Amino acid sequence: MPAPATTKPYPMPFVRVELVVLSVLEDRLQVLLSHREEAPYQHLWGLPGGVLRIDLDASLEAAAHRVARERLNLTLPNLGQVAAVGGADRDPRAPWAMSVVYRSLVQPDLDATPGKRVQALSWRPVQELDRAEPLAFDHAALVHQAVESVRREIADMRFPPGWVPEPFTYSELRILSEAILGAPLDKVTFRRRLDASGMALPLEGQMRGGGAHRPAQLYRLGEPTVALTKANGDKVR
Amino acid sequence: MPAPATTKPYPMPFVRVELVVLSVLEDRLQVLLSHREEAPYQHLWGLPGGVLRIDLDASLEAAAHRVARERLNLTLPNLGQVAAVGGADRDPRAPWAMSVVYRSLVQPDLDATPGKRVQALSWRPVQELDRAEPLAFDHAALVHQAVESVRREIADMRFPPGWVPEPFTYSELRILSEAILGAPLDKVTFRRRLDASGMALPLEGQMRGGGAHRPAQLYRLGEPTVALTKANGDKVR
DNA sequence: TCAAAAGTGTTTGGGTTACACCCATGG
DNA sequence: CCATGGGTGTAACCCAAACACTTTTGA
Repeated sequence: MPAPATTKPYPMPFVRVELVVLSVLEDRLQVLLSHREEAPYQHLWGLPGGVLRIDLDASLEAAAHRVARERLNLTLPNLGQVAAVGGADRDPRAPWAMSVVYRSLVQPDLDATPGKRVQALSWRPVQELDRAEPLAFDHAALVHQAVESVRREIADMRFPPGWVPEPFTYSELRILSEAILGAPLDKVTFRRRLDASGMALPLEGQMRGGGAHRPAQLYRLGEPTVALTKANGDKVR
Repeated sequence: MPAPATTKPYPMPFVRVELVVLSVLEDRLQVLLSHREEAPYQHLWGLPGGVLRIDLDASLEAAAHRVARERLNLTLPNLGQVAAVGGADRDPRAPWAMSVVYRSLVQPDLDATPGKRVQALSWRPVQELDRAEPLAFDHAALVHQAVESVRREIADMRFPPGWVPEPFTYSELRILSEAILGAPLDKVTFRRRLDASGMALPLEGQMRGGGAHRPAQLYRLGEPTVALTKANGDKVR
């Protein structure tokens, strides 16, 4: 029986993983950017990322986790793939470069610190990306794609585990959602949709009284007990 | 000023493009498969695909188009990226292999003929993929992902251009949609949603009379005049 | 007592679903 | 005239949205 021929006579592209780390800070959806000290796009901001290492990474997702660990010194929750992009003129360092883009929604208190080959990290509101100086490479477009996918998720009330600081009140969760969607949500509708989903489990006897207000019930996330009826793509209309 | 260093000391993965070509034949959603004559997975069926050629392909999508041309002898309409997968044990021919998956919804009369390195092509109902013999590699999972994305599209009434044979009647379009979704659709609701969208433009005076029935109005696709109100993810609820 | 946020009841409106019914045609 | 699929009218129903209102707390 002939051994499986390793037919790989073709040059392979330069493959990277880029991270779109999103969080709500100061009531706005922001993205974590890394300052570029070297060419290309020197002195601009871009997404943290790194080269795929086939000797270290068991899978694409594992590569994303490794890059997060190396560059940001942390483990990202709810990592999800956004897309893969690639072309001949994406990166002047290689004749042909592709990037697999992952995104993560994190809590605002996430403690990202500059790791290997990273000098500075900074949060930047996604709404301001189009203004001011551009991002390196095609990273602005990648951020937009990631934001779109996150907005769909939140609009459908599929809250990524590890994102919501638990326990939480309905108002806290709604305000976070509003920041991500960039639009106000109806207080009553939000409450009733969340109630109907069965995803929020009340913590008996536990309330949060912040100021001169009526204290609010605290909740933690559970599994949805009923299928969401709308906008989740599951139900056939 | 130092020239941008081509820092690529790392071995790169084996990168392929796989095609999930879907169509409705015999009232069922089917996928176009290619018979494997060689190892690995010899004698099994798998997705048509090919190696990314950085000397030939300007982008990932261009690579998908080239592969379609070479393997299937045709130009695929409404090509869309599904996902990228990759890992160390995906393909015995290489130590680390990744695939970028594209999908296309085509008309049933599509004339795909076996091209380079393809011996036989065959349509297979997606519902039967789990039964009978398995597909090569992780291709069954890739088909499922592609089907999911197509179902979302059709459920939201975003009909890919070039998919619907024009002109068409509402019933024809509904029956195609039902085959893709794998579930019956309400006749009246389908008509009214399509009316409301303004996407279907009536062809004045043109009807189709098939049998002993009242002839049906013929339509062609246009641009949606009003934003779809539900399930399209655009509107914030 | 007042302000402010939490939480509930009710109504309205838009879209889906279901059902009844008419229309047009060939057999 | 009858079976069959095309197409319309009407009512029920579900859910989001808007509004009013009560509750609970600290100042």
